[in-house]
Amino acid sequence: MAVIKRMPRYYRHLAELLRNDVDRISSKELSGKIGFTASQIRQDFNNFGGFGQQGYGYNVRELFNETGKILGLDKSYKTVIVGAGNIGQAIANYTRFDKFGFDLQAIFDANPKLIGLKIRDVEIRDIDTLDAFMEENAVDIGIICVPTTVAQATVDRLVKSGVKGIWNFAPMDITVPKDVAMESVHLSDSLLTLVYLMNDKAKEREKKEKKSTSK
Amino acid sequence: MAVIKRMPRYYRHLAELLRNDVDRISSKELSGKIGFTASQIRQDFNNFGGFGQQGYGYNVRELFNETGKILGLDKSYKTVIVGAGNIGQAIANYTRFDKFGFDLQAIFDANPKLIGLKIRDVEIRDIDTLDAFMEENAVDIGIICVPTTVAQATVDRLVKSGVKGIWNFAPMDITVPKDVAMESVHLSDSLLTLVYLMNDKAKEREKKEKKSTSK
DNA sequence: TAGATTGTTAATCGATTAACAATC
DNA sequence: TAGATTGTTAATCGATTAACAATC
Repeated sequence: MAVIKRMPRYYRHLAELLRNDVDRISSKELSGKIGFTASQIRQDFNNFGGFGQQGYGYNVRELFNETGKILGLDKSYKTVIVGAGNIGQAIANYTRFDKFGFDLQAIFDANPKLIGLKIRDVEIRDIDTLDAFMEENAVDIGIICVPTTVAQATVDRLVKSGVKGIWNFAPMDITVPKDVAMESVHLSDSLLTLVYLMNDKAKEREKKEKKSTSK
Repeated sequence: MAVIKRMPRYYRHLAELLRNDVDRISSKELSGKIGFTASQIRQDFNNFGGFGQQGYGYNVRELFNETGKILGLDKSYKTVIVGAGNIGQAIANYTRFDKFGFDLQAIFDANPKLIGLKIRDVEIRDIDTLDAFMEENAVDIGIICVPTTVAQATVDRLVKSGVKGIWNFAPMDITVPKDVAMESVHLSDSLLTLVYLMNDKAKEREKKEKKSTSK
């Protein structure tokens, strides 16, 4: 699990190397760029098969492609967003995901003012039509942008409709059957972590100042 | 670090217990609710001092307050958002953070169409006025919602202005001086992780099916 | 006092790093 | 062949879990 959390970061950096026309890289060079140790980089990629060559390093394009395959980016995925509030709209507008092969099929909301509107050619539909829509369309991923109170119920509905992945933005811990994948983006958890780190660093600063004053 | 990543989750669950008028809880009960082992829960809180009582458990309100203090939520924080695109707007509209004590002072953007508009009473200002604004206002946290190309430069500007925390939404690895705290929300990394997990589970399913067919 | 549950130490597990032989 | 760098094994480190004495 620790390994796979690093894969998207490899993918990002390899994409950048590719854009810069770098065509080979050693684990040591990559380490300097990405911040993981060279040893860890070699270890990581070896989990999935040896993509390097002794005395040479790694071919950037090959490593990029393999990393994409490992992540599952050789396929495309149909998605729906449930909840067209702040976050739902932001995700719907975010074009970056299209390039990865994510294909937004529909957006659902309960608010009559939003129903019928389009975000980048994708219609916002009545939440009541969700189950019917899911029956007719093979959707892979459900993106949960609804309020906390209805988040679990929405997930249950989507799972029942055959979705195989849940991307959750509701600030709560969601439960899914064990054959369904789930990833949460807990914005407030991230912000609270930041604040903790800020205070931690502030304490360190104070300590240092005390030391230098007492000397 | 592993511990502090769990603190926001404790905080969230304790807040919920409080809302439900639960006033005491044992590590074992909390374990059932939150998913960490009872042993880990006791270990975690003991890092910050013993908040429990043998034979009784933990007082929910006390534990909630202490967790808040540990996270630094006994103070309030002035923030600015730089970049009023999809994500910037979504964060600006998100009221949840206000309650934690985060106080949005201003939003900055380069787009003349956006400058002058208000999101929840907070004005979108010209990015050119950023440095001047920062000089006059003691801002604690900078929220980076600008395009990747200008993300690092924006961070550098904010850090120079005395910001002590960076909350980064740009899909790249940002560098800050070591006395500044940084937390990134990498949306695409999260989505790629989800896809990996989906494929992993699909493989497991296939294996099982093969097994049951061959039997 | 007896029962419950913490705080804390020790044991285990997993992940990271170091080392080096294999080999391009 | 010599130099470079991987793949892989072994050593280290840190985090989690188990166990239990302390104590409310």
